Amino acid sequence: MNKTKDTTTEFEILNAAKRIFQHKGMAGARMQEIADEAGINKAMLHYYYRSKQLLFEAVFKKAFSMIAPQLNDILNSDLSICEKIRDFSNNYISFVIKHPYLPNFIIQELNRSPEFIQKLLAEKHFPNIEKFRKQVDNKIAEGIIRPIKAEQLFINIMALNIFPFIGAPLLKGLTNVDDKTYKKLMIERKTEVADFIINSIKLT
Amino acid sequence: MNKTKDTTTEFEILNAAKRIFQHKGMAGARMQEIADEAGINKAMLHYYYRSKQLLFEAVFKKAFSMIAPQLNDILNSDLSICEKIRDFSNNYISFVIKHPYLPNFIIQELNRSPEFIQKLLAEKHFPNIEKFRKQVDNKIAEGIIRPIKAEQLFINIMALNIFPFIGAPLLKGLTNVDDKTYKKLMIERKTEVADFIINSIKLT
DNA sequence: GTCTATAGCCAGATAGAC
DNA sequence: GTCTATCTGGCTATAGAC
Repeated sequence: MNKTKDTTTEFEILNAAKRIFQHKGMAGARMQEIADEAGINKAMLHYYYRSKQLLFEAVFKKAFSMIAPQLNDILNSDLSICEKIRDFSNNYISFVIKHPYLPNFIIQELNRSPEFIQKLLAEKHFPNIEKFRKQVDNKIAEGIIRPIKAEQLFINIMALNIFPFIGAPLLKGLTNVDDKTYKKLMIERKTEVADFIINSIKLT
Repeated sequence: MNKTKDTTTEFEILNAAKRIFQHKGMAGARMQEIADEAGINKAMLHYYYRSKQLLFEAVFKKAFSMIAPQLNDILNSDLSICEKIRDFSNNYISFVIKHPYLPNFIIQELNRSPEFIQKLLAEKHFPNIEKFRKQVDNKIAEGIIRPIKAEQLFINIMALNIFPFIGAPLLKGLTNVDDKTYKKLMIERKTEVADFIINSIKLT
């Protein structure tokens, strides 16, 4: 059946492209390599996606749409700050252990085209930091957490969760641990990161 | 004079290559673009550096040698833990504000060639984490800081200092601040990061 | 040491058979 | 929808004049 075959091929291409683009980036990837990875011919890539640029954008948007909802949790849910931090750290790290190249891919390509982030956030109706800021400021006023700018706290949460994956080669080298041990450290971080943050901000 | 002209041109090429490679990476950079940036002819790049690969390696090693000594401070100096954290955060962030593309460049290319880090650390006689680990474990035993694995603390210090620059486009978008405000946040972080870490680990 | 011109290759994209 | 063959342009690298 044609219909089934169509969607399967299109899907295979997108998956193969995801693997190659995430490893090598837009500039380093080769259409031939993606075709080989998908087990089909190079001409098919153009048949389904017209150009390398459009194929890349399809991959990037899919990757971003996998990460974006998790950020939403911390900016826009109704949980308390500490619960948010624990939930987000646990969920995000679990997710990225399964998709280790995703954060680096997104960060990297955003650095190449910084203007792209505006378009992405706009078309996803992405929540801004306002709700989170109010929540933080209230808790400070109530004496629950120590004074800290909401932006700085948010940056710290992102840094502690995301960087260990992006900086893995450097950190493995400097801490002198092998891949298996490093992965264990990442699993520990599902709770360690939240503890570290909450210890820092919580009063009493 | 030939001698003077030589070194000047070689230096100009390296600087131009630094700017282009840091923006576009190895795969994305073009020799023609580097030549234009240096205001000379493309053939000169090959005259001085033989190939794109060798020019790239010269740029990368120079970049790494600018960052490496700072890591040394935190792993191998004789200061107390808290002093190390304050000094490193202040010095590193001051440095990177002046060279904002450097961390992303290094992290990025290490992800493309993870085996490269071993060669770099070996030939620089780079200190490992042992001294830092002992220091942390001692302070925990003395009841000065709360229990935490030295590796996790080290990863956290790196993450909080480095990520805000690598993830700047994403973080600017999510926190909805303009470039000028974001730079102010980075300047605040020279002390904010150390406070955040020390609040988290210090007992009493 | 510096340039112009070009060799030689490789990648993205398309034409056209099946 | 899928393939082979090929066009076209752009890139690294070099040859050779000055």
